[in-house]
Amino acid sequence: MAARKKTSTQPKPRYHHGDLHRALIDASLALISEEGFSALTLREVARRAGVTHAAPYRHFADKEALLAAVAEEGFRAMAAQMRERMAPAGGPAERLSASGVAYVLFAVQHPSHFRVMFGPHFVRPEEHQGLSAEGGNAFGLLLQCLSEGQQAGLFRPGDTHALALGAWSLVHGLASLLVDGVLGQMGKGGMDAEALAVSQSRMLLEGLLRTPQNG
Amino acid sequence: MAARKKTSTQPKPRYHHGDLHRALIDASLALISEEGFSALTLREVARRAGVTHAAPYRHFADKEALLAAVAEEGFRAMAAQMRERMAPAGGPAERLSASGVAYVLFAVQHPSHFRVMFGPHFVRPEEHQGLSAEGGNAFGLLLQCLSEGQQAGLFRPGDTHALALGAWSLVHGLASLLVDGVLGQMGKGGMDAEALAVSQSRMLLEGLLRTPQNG
DNA sequence: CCTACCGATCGGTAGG
DNA sequence: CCTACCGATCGGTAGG
Repeated sequence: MAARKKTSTQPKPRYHHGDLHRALIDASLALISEEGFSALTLREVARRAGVTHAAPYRHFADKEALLAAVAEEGFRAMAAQMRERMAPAGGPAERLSASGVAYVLFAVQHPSHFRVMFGPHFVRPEEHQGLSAEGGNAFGLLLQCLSEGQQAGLFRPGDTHALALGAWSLVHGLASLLVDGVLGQMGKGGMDAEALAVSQSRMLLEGLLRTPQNG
Repeated sequence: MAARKKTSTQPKPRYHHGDLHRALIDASLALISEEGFSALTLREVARRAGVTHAAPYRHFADKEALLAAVAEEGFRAMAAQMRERMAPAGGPAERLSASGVAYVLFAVQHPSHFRVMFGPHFVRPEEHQGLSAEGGNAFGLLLQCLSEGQQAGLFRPGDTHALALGAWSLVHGLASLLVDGVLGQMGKGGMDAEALAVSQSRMLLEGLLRTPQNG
């Protein structure tokens, strides 16, 4: 009955990878988006990458190190997307709006990255060097833009960091609500997310109160 | 050697509870805040409540049902805190600010509740009736306040839901950044959180652009 | 609400 | 990068 067992071996594709490091990150992202964060285990990541569960330890000390790599990549990509979108914009107000739209769009287009970047996954975030560095870069884009606007007399004077926190809070809140599905199916995939982000950026600039310029 | 084993039994306090339901919710919150979300298992919750791991199933169908109860309670408490803080406030602008401050303070004072309320824990959020209902109540407070302000000619005209989304995004973003520790130790425990929320509410009302009333 | 049990999975390591 | 193994934990259920 079991005579032919060894004979009918199916090769079971094992990747003696070119780049297992990369494959593990990709597998993590796919796993999170398909089965949620709680399904993320090193063993399942290894399975998806086509290696044994001991292999990932050659590349990452533990799960946290893997997540840190994902988060760092996320911050880098987000900052790039912000720069790209800010470049063609005219004045500080347009640049600010562009940065916010880029932030929200990145989140809805890369929800797994976004969750890893801002979830409470790291015991000591400061220990993952690249992480804080890349995060600081993105925040720096915002700061610079606001500072320019203040110097031009376009934005209100005062503590630039306070303005930055406001702008960040707004786009981060919108992004979070969208990514976590709190707004229902609104903006899934980014169809409406851009319109929402544009309209909210305008509100941040002009304020909620009725003024001469506000209708 | 093992002769006295049975004799030295320590009673091991078992609660034949008055209210195990309540105790399980409290144990969940304590567990999340002490060891993080990934430590939340039904077995550990039962352990902390002093019962066997089979007991919780008498009160909750599964982990998701337990989380839904926590989230529902959170929305109810948050709405209550908003109402309380809005009541003594004067006009719509003050009431809006008060609601935002209450939102942020609730989050930093009850981070475990906040995480359960907005985390991606529910496969079908709409199946947990009380959840959407309580969430809707809180959002209703915001909507009503904005609507009153528009009718009084104080807030800019237009889609009230769009204004509400902006206000919500701002406070939700600030709350999330604080709760997830992204801002460092700033506002831990709520010392500075109130000041931040007040200042950001003002920015939302008056806008970022320089105008006659802005400095 | 408890005891006793099931199959399954996990993180991690030894040793090659 | 793999095989083989460790102790530990989990969700869930039967049966009382």
